[in-house]
Amino acid sequence: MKDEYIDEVRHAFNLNLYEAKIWIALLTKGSGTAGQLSELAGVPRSRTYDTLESLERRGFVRLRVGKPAMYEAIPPSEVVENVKLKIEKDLEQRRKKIERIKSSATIKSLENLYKSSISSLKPADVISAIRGRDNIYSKLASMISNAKDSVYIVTTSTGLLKKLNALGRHIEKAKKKGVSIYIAAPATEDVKPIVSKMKGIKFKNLSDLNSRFVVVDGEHAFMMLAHDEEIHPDHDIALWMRSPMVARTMQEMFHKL
Amino acid sequence: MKDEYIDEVRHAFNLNLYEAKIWIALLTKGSGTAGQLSELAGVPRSRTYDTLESLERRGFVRLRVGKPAMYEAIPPSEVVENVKLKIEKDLEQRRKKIERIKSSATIKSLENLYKSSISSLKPADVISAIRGRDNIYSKLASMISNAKDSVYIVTTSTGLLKKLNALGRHIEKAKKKGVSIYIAAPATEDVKPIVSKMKGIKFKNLSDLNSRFVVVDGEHAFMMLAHDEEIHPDHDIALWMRSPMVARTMQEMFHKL
Amino acid sequence: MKDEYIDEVRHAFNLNLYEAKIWIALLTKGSGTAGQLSELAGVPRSRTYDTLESLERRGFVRLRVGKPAMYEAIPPSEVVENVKLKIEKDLEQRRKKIERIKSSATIKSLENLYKSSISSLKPADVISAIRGRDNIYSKLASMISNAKDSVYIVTTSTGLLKKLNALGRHIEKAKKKGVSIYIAAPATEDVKPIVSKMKGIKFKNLSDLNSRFVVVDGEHAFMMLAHDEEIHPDHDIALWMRSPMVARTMQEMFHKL
Amino acid sequence: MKDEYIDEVRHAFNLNLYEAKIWIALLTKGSGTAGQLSELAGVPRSRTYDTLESLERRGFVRLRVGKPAMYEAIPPSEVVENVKLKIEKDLEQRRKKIERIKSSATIKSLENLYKSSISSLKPADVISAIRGRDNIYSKLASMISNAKDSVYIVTTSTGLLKKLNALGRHIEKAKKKGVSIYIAAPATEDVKPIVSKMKGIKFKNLSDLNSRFVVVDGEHAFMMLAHDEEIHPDHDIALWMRSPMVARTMQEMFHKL
DNA sequence: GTAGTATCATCGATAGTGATACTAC
DNA sequence: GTAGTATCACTATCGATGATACTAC
Repeated sequence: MKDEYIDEVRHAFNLNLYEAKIWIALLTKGSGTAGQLSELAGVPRSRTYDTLESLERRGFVRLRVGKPAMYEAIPPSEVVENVKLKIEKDLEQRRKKIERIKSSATIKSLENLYKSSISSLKPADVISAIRGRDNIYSKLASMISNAKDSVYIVTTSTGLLKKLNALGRHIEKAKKKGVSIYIAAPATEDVKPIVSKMKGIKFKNLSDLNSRFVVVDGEHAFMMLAHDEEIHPDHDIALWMRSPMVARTMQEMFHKL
Repeated sequence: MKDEYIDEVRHAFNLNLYEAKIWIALLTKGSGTAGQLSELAGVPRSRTYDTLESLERRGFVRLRVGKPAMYEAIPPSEVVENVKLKIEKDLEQRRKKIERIKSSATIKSLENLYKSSISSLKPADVISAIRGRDNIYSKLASMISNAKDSVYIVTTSTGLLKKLNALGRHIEKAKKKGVSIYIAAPATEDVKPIVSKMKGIKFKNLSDLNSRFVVVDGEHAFMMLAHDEEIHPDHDIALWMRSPMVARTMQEMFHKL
Repeated sequence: MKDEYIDEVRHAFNLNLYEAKIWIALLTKGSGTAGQLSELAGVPRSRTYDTLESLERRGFVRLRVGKPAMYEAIPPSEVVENVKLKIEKDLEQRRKKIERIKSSATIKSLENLYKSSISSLKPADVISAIRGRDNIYSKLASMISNAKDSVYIVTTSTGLLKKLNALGRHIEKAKKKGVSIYIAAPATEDVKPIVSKMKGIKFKNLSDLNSRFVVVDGEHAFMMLAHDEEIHPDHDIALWMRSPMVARTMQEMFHKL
Repeated sequence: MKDEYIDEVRHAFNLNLYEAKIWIALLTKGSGTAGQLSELAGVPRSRTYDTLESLERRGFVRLRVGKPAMYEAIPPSEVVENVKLKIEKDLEQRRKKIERIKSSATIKSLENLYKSSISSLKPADVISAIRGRDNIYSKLASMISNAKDSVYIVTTSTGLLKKLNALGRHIEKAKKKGVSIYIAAPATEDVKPIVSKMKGIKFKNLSDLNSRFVVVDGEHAFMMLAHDEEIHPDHDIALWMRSPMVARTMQEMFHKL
């Protein structure tokens, strides 16, 4: 009981064992000296000081200076707000870092490396495997964003919802560039309202088929190999076929369906 | 390959040494087999397989289908976008987790702990032994003076005389503040005249009991341990218990006597 | 989701992170080589071997020798049985160790130390504090076991259930030696059937009092200071008063109640 | 105090050095203040307080009420009994925990994982690229020979001729085993006579489609990537996908064509 | 050569333990 | 002297990372 409780707190607030124990002790007691907390929490006396210092730095307790120093608990609700703020700050920093990296000499030189190398490759009929839902959607996003002529999407109803969610703005962008968008999926009750809102998209009701594939510009075909619902997203697997023949075949099949 | 360069890439994309080296190698070459990349990157060949596998899962490289397995680099700009997306997603999850915690049973119970703030734990804060008749009476005097609600005294006949003598004016003072005074003792001939003079005090005749204790406000209980007549005043010993449970119990027992 | 899942398994089966991840991976896959499991579990390749070895030693996986070595999962239900068996064995060993210690030279010499030291103490009117429910019950058990004449117990209804559970056989033993047992507690519905089964024990229905105390032989009084339900068992506190006067007083009060 | 002696006590009772030293000191002296014990035990005085506190909680010493605080030893025999009881209790708890786990959601889901045993994860196990017309036909031959339920072939007119030529006897063999054969191709003048000779094969006239693929048993899909006539036979490339989802989808599409 | 398997060594953080200097009365 | 407060140092284990030797085809 107690142990699981401590663990819950540890994980929720990202604390180590001593920190969690002492914070909980402080919450039950309201305030106390290092010695009292050591005893109540069952943390070695000699480690309460650095633990409390760390908790103070992280905004879980307040130090009331004096002899002896008294510590008081900051209410969990307040701590939660602090943690949230720190997360936001952290996010902002990481965003900025990424922006800096994007325009940094490092990335520029990496891009140059990449560009000078790919020019020596002939990209005909190359098939790559892409693993992981995130990587799949990211590749799809870049394919759709770079589409010049047409995008065909065949998917399941749940897949459609996910795809529209993850790729919606890329599809919109493509549409605005004049790219023709074709979507086929089972028109179940949950997708109907969304489908009706999609303007400028050719939608085809397609039951009995749980295929998931995307074709772009009659050049690239993208085919999911595993069942949407049955596989763990990290193990989802897709093929990216840079084969005009396959791509054109699949387009033609789309129209025949 | 300069070390600083590798370090910059590692830091920027959160890669380990092997991953960074192989990704850079792949960017310079566009695509290659594990063996080629091993040599170019200076990574032990036997570790390129799992390193490439890890890079694939993280969206830095793609596996070209065929034998031998070829890997192709994903352009840095695309990777940067992926990393950004993953950060956003990650943070969204942490935000949600915090929200969940905020309304979870854990935090609720922590809040409760915080509010109830249990008072004490150390025996020394709850019980004290007081030695010597003088010290005992001085402590009793201060307790009775500070009484707010009620004072219960159970004693022997000789004890009653002594107590009234030593504590009489404190009892009077308390009575004037509106504190209820209850006294129980054997109504021997020598105490009767004194008892009859006490006004506003509830007196109870109590034979057959060698008890001597005092309860104040249902909070503190004061219990004499040695028999009045058997012991030298300096060795008389009393117990002062700050336990509402014990104090209230003794009050209730008083009424049942 | 996944993380909490891993944690649950870790705690339930006392595994470290790598062990838990690999065991779960093996359970999802049925069997596999170290390399496959490393990939599936996300455990560093270089650590899968020692992790699997440890899991094998502990009876979580089976090794199918060969090149490469194949590992197969042992079904959780079977593992649970193994773990249970190991716990039993462990208990047996610890029991034996304690038995050995009990009759060892170490304990004998400690006992001698203790005996020669206490003889120099006069045990009159000594009060000790005892903290922790376990320690309290253990002291009560030894007091009741060593009772020669009488045992008085005043408690609450829940306290009665707990005490009878923890001290039942000591009370029985005392009763057989001819010790008179007196118990007072509120006769609530849940204690009635138990009370009616108690033979040779004088039971007194006592509502309105939530005292908890025990008196043995008119020599020792044992008094709980905190409210049964309100305090954490580890912080429960009791007084052991080796004071005949107090003990006799409380006995007398028992009869007057 | 001999070191071995201390070590024996430590090991037997699971105490740390300070705890063992102080307990032994207390056993030799019967009772004493922190300072006295510090000196006798050779433990830093400033640490005797928390050490005694810990010993108290663990049931090795008792606090004598008074000032200065006196501690008294609990006899080793009693401690041994306590330790034994605690072990029993501990093990009972572990047993209960295991029982809980056995019927918990965690173990149930682990059992499910174990039963469903997902098959594969590595792209190489799911997709292969096959290069060269000869290799392609040899693979197709073995697939058709091993077919148990159905074979679907979609191809061009020239492709049909080549395939029937190269795979004719394997198709016949499969047909005899009861495997259903479906073929779709443009019914050009040169294939008509051959088609009319095929008995027990469902033929579908299919113009306008440059596809070439084969599906076996709804389990494997085989897809030609380069156009028959445009490429040198040695550079012809096909994709072999062991994905029931893709295979079944292609079967369904066949029927819709 | 490809595609791994199988071990080992190092490093930072955590948790537990043992020691010491300093203070207030 | 009592009763602590406030730091420091050392250790084992865990989890992450970086190297290396060996094998099968």
